[in-house]
Amino acid sequence: MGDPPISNTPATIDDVAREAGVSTATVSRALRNHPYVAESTRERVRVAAERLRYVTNSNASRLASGQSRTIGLLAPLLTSWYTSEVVAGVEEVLAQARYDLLIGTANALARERMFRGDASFHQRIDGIVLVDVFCSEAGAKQLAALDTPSVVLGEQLQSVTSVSVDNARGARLAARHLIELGHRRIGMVGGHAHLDVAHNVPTERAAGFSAALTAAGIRIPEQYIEDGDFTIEGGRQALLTMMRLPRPPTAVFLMSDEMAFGAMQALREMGLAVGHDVSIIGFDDHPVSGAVGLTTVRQPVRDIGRLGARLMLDELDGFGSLMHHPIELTLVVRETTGAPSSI
Amino acid sequence: MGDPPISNTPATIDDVAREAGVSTATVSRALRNHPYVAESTRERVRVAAERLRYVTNSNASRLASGQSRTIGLLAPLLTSWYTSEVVAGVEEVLAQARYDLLIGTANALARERMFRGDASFHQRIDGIVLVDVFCSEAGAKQLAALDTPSVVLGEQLQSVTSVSVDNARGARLAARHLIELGHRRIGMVGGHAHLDVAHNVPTERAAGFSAALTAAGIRIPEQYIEDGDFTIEGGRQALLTMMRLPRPPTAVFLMSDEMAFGAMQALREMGLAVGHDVSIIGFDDHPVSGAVGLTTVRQPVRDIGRLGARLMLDELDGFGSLMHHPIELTLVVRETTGAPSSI
DNA sequence: TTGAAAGCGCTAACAA
DNA sequence: TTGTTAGCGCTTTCAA
Repeated sequence: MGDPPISNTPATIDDVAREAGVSTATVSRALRNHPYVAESTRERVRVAAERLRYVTNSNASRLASGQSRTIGLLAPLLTSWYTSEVVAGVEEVLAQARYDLLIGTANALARERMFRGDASFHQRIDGIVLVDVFCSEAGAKQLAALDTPSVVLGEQLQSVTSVSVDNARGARLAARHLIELGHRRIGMVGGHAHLDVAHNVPTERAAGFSAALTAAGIRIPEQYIEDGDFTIEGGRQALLTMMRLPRPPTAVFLMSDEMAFGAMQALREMGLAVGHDVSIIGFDDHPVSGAVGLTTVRQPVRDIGRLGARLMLDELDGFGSLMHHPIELTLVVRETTGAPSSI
Repeated sequence: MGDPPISNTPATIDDVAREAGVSTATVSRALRNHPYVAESTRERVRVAAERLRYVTNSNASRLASGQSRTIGLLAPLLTSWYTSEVVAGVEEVLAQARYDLLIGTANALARERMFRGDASFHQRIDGIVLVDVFCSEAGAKQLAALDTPSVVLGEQLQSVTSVSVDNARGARLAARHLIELGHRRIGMVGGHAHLDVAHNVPTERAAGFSAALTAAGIRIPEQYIEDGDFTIEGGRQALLTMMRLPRPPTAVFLMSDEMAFGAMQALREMGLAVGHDVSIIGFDDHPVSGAVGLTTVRQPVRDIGRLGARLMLDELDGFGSLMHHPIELTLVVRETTGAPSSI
């Protein structure tokens, strides 16, 4: 066998064809596991390719096949823990299927372009994954009309394949936990998720939370509702404001763990004991939440990304099911929630 | 002017050439800002391209030019906060320069392949960025011999462009802070960073830390040194073990903030007051560190990634400088460190 | 300053 | 089951 012939220029499909004594078409078919290739031939090609350390030039392959093998992903604020975790899940699955990911920030302009089917975006991709970009049924219909395979993560839709948690239910879980502990003066911190457009997530969570309180005969006053911008500092500011009220809440629900971290910081700064003086509950189950003892509503974020990617691959293969895929939420009780103190 | 002609197939360079009344070669040159194109022609081409919503097909472009416009990035454990932050910085700069990033995990096999100049990796990329992959001068020389532009992040090297913090100095900063507070029984938690190979980061930090203690006449006993695996849980276990000693340390240095979070959790579980009973100091300045009041050594992680990418672009443009680029570290004192209590 | 034309390395009809 | 051949859309000599 000996050493493979070392050459400074990488081997091409022609080199492999010559080495294996077949045509380039056969090499192409053999290496991509096409049917109608004799097993013996396939093996011979494999060996030749191995020997020459051949790898297909993806640019040539994509150009010839007309497939970009690239999925576009749009998300608001790529730097949040939640988003990067979803993206990691999507990428993990797509990479295994040898698809590339083209990531873009979903500001109003990008949104508009995408829904309009703007060439500069759509020409480069085989499919679109939307992460937490609120589209509503109307947007979903436009998306479907584009006839580019698409999957929406974070919202339940009819006209397009979607994956989401039941935000209202998650918020109810949080509300009931606080109610059962005996809280009556309960605050809530949401946000606009850095989007210049409406967003379903805070809306749905707010609705579910309020509904559960109402069912227990509790009204949530204006002053107990703040916008925390879905950031640590936003959560801090929200609590600083709320706790200065003459009659502050004894428990606060923050719609993300990151805001809850800020809330905990604010309480510490004010000399209040989290879980004793004031209860805090978050949403997500961030990796650090366990370490700081934060009670929260867990969503399997990376799994959401993985599932989204798998659904995209299905659509690409023509197995699109146009279904909604619900994801389970669970309450994780830790140390930041407790019975209301007698302050 | 009217509406641009809507067509179902995307415009190609030929369409633009026809529309502008020039050859495809001229379109290609005009759009890529080549010299030797009359300004008036360039403008005409631009308008035509705009009108037809033309975007270059990157696969065709890369195939024809032979440039993959892709940078390979190798890092151990892509999921840690540190790594993903560095990667985000690299990607940010590279994306602006219209380069793609091909990310791989740097296990022993991948390392080996890369250093050997394995075709399946090198053929696809124009350059290599190594993040926290310990190569040492010997590896750096192999890298340089590959004549693929390369940048190493996280280690100071001679034979290849590198960016790193002074780990020993950072650790000294941490040590001195604890010493100045009056601590004498000081622990240290490092780790192997999930690599099956040696790693310079924990080694350098350990050396710097010990040196500073020695200079102050303090010896660090065996039992005060633990491996925390650079994870939250690892940090927790390390402290659980250390604090069970008959004479536990009064302060502990953890080589990452994530380990420090675990340490804080362990102390809370044991009913000890962080910053009072036991002082904790980390390394990184994770986004959550501010919220939990963690004293730490800050490194501007994303900037490291950004700078690395810029240096790569320089090399690609032939402005490689083969220098080491030091990054500044700063001590951030918050609430988890204080004078030793009298337990 | 511009155009003609030959590929880049691969895939996909179509034939055999 | 395999080979022949015509492109995919662009860049880049070379000539003009």
